[in-house]
Amino acid sequence: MSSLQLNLDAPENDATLFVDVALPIPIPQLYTYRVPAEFEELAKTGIRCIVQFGRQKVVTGVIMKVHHKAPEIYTAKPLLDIMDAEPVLTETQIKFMQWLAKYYMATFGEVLNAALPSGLKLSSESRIQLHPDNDWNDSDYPFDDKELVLLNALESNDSLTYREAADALELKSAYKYIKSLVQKEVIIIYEELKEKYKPKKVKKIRLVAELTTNSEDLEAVFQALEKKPKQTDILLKYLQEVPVYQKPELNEFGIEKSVFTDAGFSTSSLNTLIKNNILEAFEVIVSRFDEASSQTLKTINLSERQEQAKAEILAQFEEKSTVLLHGVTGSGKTEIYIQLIKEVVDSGQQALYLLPEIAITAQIVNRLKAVFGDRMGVFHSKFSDNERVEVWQGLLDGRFDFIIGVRSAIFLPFAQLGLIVVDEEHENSYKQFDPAPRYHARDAALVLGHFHHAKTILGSATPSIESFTNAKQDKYGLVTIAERFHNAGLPEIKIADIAEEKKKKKAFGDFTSVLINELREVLERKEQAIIFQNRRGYSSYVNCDDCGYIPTCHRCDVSLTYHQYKNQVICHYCGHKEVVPVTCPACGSTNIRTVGIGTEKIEEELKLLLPEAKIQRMDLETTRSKYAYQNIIHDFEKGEIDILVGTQMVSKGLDFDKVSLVGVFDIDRMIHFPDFRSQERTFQLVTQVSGRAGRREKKGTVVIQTRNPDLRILEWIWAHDYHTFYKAEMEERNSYNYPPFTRMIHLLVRSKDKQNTHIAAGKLANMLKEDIGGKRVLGPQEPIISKIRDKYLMDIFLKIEKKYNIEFVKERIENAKLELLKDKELKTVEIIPDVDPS
DNA sequence: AGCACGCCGACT
DNA sequence: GTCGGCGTGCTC
Repeated sequence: MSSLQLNLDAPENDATLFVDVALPIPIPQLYTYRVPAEFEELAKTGIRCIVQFGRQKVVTGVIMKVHHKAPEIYTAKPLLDIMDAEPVLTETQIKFMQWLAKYYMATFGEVLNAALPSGLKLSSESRIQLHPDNDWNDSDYPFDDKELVLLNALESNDSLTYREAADALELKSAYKYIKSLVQKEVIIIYEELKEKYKPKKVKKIRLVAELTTNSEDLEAVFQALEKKPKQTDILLKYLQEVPVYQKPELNEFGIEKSVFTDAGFSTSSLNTLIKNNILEAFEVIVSRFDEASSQTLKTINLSERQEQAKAEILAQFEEKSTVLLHGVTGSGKTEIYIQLIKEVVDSGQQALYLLPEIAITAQIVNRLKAVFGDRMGVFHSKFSDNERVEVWQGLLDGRFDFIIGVRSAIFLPFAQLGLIVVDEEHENSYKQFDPAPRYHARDAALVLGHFHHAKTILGSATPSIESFTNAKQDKYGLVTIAERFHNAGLPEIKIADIAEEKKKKKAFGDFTSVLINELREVLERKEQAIIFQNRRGYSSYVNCDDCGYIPTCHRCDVSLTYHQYKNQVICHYCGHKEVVPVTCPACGSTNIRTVGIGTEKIEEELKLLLPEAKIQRMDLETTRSKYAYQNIIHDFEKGEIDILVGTQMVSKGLDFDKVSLVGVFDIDRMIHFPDFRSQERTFQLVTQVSGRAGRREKKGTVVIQTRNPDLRILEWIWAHDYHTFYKAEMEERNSYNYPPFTRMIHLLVRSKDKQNTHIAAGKLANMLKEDIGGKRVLGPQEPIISKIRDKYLMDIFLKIEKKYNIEFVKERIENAKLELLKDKELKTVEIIPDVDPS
């Protein structure tokens, strides 16, 4: 930090260089720092630098602009260091991130935070240590007990963090004493910088170079080791692995140390050989990803229909930059993508293949790996941060030209994208909810494609209403594949009325006789079934049979969800957990019952109904660990599971030849979810799970359990009729002014004080009504869940016609936020905009 | 977002 | 009186 003092005093003149730096912090502006002379050559846009921000913090920022304009109202601090020789952010990337921040009403810092893997961010932690020049034992100042405890703790530890200091004192905060000791000049505070990314290193062993040049020296070594059999064995093992006599040049690469340890050689004899200058140890940095390198790569052959679809896509690309590929489940879209991606990559451009998180399975990754080998990078949230940094750097180095990844992969540093594929484009997991930036990766990918002059394919069996509309309006090209691969027929769908069956006492608990009979047949035929229930936990809640009491969360406006495996009720919003009460806290009754059905309960009921079946549950709970998901899939594939019970997870990207039945539970709850997209979602989800039934020549069966068998949507699902569904849905959307006829912006108003939340929401809505017209502003209204984590919520929805200036609306929202800030009472109320909510 | 500073209630 | 609560302002 001493150089910091020097630099601060250095004079500024016209030639002094400044940089505007973006920090991964949700503040809107850039900050200007002075570039010390030694860094002038290195300061470039897109390069990371270390700066001091505030009195203590040291953070990584990214240089956005280099200039000579000295700030007028303050003296710029100098930047402390430059971290990269080459930019980690490309110019296109920066432009894209700026667009994204503006469109989704987020700050650039928020986007930067979402984009950079945390391994590329540097964090600092304040630590304290004894003053290097002043010994506290000689100090003239008196110290109180707590101060003495701290000083003694520092005598035994070199340094302490603030947290450790507080723990040593058994206090919540040691700040006060730290400050006092700093004043008495017996300790100092310093910042420890942590580079989070650690390259993976492998320890290797080789012969020292001199011994490889002539064999006589090596013979002499063996002579000397005659009485040391263990060392001789190690040396022989090495020569066996690396034939130094024949090919001395191989010695340079050595072999991994683990070759010896795995073979049972002792580390101590190995170390003796190293110590005696016969072998030497060295380290190399390796990739965390398996090098598939020289393996022979597979080529994919397309069926006639696939070839035709591919040709149609290419023809559409002549005129349009985006094509919607509408292909029924099992129509072989993936092979088409692979072919197109391969052509783009072979032509020297890059490709990006986006998939929803739950669809990136080992199955699909291995399939692509077989074609692209180590040119392909995988970007997935289940990977460690180190692995993500390697994908990022691999792209910058040019090692990868094809990335398969989840939504945040749109932020990777592509040099020249030629093709983006957004598979399952209707999936709403492409939309990020929390935290900001609340972006939609499909929509953002289209803009990213535009920046790169790349082509984009949106693929789905059940396109989103928005994308299909764009295709119908000729903004996108449209390619349709109506038949399944290998001519497998579409599954037969049976609608089973659970209410009716319960009345007639035909039902088995929560199962209709229709579903149970189908399941029995599947078991007899030694095939497999999937049961889909879109709710985890055992049942939805617990309920007192006598007084109707339902345990609710004290911090959120929701009832707690019952989870049997720990006999707990859990708040799905804040994570609060409670043990299920034995007696009702309200009336003392012991008649506590569970209401509703979750995956756990289905699993349990099924085990009683079909005791001979092997049943496995797949939901968030059972797939929490890194390989759990893979293991379940593997067992299912091997036929060790007959019936798989699961949430959404079972609906995506799993292709099993032996699945001939899919059961859908509780579809009514999905249909009646209060959201303008609930019909669309139900149609998509049920179609998607249905697609799991029947492969190859076999036709599958789907049983949908419902209380309202007359609903029109069931008829469309039954008939696999996307077009009629689309038409009906469009009429609905049109009459209520919902997207795609309008664009929506959701404003969430939130604060700890209920009254202030309501007042602020009212004022905000009124201001906006004045600015953009009352008919475009809906609300404010209290959401169904009106409190989360002790904060009260209010909703305002804006519906903006397509031709109305949306940028103006955003500007008015920003302005209204500023107006509210002027009111002292309301300035703690948060206003959280969500553009294109889903 | 952190983090320092300041003002306020609950206790050794 | 002290401790720690939280509300508020600022960061080049």
